[in-house]
Amino acid sequence: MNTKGKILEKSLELFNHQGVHNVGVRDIARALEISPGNMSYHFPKKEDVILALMEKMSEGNNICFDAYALNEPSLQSFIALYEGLFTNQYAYRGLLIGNTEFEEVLRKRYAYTKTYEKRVTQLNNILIGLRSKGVLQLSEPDQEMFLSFLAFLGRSWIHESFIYQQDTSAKEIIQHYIKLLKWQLSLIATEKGKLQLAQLA
Amino acid sequence: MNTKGKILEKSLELFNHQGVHNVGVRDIARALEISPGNMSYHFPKKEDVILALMEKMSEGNNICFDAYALNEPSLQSFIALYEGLFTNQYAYRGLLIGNTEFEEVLRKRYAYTKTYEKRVTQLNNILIGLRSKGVLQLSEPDQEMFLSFLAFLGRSWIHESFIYQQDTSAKEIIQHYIKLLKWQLSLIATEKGKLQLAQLA
DNA sequence: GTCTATAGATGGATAGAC
DNA sequence: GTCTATCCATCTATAGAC
Repeated sequence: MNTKGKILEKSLELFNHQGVHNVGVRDIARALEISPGNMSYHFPKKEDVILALMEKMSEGNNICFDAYALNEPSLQSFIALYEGLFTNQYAYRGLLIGNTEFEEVLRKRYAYTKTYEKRVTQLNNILIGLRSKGVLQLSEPDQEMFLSFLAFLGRSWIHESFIYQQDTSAKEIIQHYIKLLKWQLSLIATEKGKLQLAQLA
Repeated sequence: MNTKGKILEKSLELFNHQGVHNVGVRDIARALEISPGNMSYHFPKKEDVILALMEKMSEGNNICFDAYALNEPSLQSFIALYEGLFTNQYAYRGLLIGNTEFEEVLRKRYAYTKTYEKRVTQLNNILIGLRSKGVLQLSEPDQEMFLSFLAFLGRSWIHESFIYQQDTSAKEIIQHYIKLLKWQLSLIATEKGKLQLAQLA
């Protein structure tokens, strides 16, 4: 792997374990046994590292959505989608947590709002698909509320897990939120949908 | 007001508007037209300011729970409880957002886990009360899941609102999450409970 | 209690040699 | 591309006068 790739890999590792604000350019350089100056050659600013990682995460999310689109809509594949998304987000958890420091930068240089709107649209279409398959029963306003819930869950679970479940394994953490999602689905599932959920357990 | 009180007040104001990590001891001193040295006299470390504010917030939450306990359990007063809690949390939003920097300190000096466990117990009792009033229909596992949802909502809504709804007014933000909570309640309410919810709108 | 002045540490970023 | 050396800004915290 080239130096640029190594920097990204090691940075993420350190960010995840110590938090973005506790990891300086020096720390990354030391961990890779390269010089701080060399870091700056590849990434002139620290925010450039963060930005590159954010984009990698976003690509990972894209892959999950693309994989979902290949199957027939079902609650099983919907849950699988979220397991994929959560696993990917967890891999970048360091960025998603202590990012208030770089929030302004991200707002300027990373298409925050645009990405978010894209995701909401994707999710909305997915819900329409699930309804047309007869596994979810949602009125229009219900669908809007469920979308709010999904948006909230997708953005915030990593925060909660970080603060309140630090000693729990990744797998357990992810399963906790998957369980919450399944429960939510069970409240709005049709009989056919409930059958699909039962097959998951 | 004494200097100590003024420092707390102004600190919170600045934290809320600029984020904890963007507000230095100097900034607070300048805003109050006192010296940085004087700041250190009242609060030897920056974390002492944060800790004092966290405790004030916690007291505010206590007041909300105490007020709830005075009434007969109902979904109306449950919603009122959450409106109170959200309003209080919003007033301290700066602390609840960019706190990864002081997270370790808080973990040591502020009874994070203890406070959290206390809240969960309180909420659990509240749910039992609502069930006994016949407004919620929840099996045991359902109650556990709903408790997970409430815990998640209570801790994470402020994060989401900060990142994704920066240009929205406090009132609108709070109402968004109250709406989400109402919808959740409607999914698990009895007929009697649904009547109570209908009276709210 | 409040001030001024400054210590002391850290971290991002650059200059210039190799 | 990579290094060493260093600049410069920033921030917390302290010392000591008033």
